[in-house]
Amino acid sequence: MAENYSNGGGQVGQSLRPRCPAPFLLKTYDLLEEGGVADGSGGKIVSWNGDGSGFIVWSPAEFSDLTLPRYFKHNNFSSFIRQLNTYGFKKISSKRWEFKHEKFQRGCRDMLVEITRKKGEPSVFPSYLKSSSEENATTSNSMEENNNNSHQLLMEENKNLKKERLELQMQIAEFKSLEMKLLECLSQVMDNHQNKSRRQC
Amino acid sequence: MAENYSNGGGQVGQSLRPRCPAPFLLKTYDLLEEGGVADGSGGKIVSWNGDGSGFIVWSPAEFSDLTLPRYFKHNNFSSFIRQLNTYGFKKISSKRWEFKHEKFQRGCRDMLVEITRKKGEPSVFPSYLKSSSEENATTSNSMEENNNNSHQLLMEENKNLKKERLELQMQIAEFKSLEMKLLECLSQVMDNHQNKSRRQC
DNA sequence: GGGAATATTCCC
DNA sequence: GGGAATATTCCC
Repeated sequence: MAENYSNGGGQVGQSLRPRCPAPFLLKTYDLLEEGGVADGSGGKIVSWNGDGSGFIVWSPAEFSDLTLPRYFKHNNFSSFIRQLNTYGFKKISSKRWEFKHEKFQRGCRDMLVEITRKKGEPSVFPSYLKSSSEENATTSNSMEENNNNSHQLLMEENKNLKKERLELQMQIAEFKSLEMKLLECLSQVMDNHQNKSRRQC
Repeated sequence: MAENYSNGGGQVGQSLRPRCPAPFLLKTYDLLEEGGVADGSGGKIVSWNGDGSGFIVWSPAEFSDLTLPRYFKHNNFSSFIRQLNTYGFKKISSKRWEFKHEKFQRGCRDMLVEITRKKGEPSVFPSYLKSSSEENATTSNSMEENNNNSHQLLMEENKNLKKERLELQMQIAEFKSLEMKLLECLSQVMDNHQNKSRRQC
């Protein structure tokens, strides 16, 4: 299963431009590039449209059953559509499943990074309460910066230690279960052995 | 694949008591009831604890690989833990993966409906503006003091983590040597066994 | 442990 | 098509 579509990480919750397109976009792009993939009888399941400005799902049923689960954690056509809508794609034909997004074009995988989710602003709070977050640390003096820096490092180390701890704990759990199995195995072999010896007498 | 854990529907977004427990809770309950399910060699992977007031994941590795994907759309132990935390479960042993929730008890599937997600109130302030420790508004007027304090705490935590790591590593070393001994013992017993059998012929 | 982003589901 | 809940991931 293709699960190498992580977002690269590093800037969760920031409003900076991400280095990587959303996994959903990459997967959708790639499943189109995978291209020729055909159903059992040679017909295309999904493909770019003529000029590569959009794509067409020729067979939603096969697309759901065969294509979706290879890229996503589901096989529901509606969930796929929901994602398309979330990212601002438009259905451009009432006759067939054809979708477009200005920044989603054949040959332009690099442009995907321009596509963003339509975020349903929590809307409870007026936007002026949201700080823009960039450009607010511009004038810290050196000591603060220093503090901040070592603080940063400590947090980093801390985080890594916790990750390591989890891994070690899991290793230990495995050892415990392995030990149990070995002991059982041993006792079985010995039982077996004893039985045979007894039969010999 | 068991996908019959829909929430019954009808009241999305309402704050009324739902008729059905969250799918996550039902699945977790059911995978425990499925009960006896064992790994390849008869050891339990996961089970209720002694009095049914909580449950224990005996083998995180097998639990992730074998159990999780049969109930969820993933095989990550951490995602499972994340959900437990979301629903307010507590890890009640530092020595093993044992979790409890007041309303999650053996034989009380009906009580699951009482368990709700902790909803992260859509707080007005971005999280990075929140200071990490509780009760820091007391009187630490100077921000420096505050900095110092959290720095202190971080260092303390760091130290403890390293100590813990050492202990875990030592435990692992012991397990390794134990494993070796067991394997040797096993092979000896089997050799011995085989010799006798041969002499018999 | 938990905040927050993305993914999936469910419903209007 | 989209709002909103739950699920999964990623990060602190």
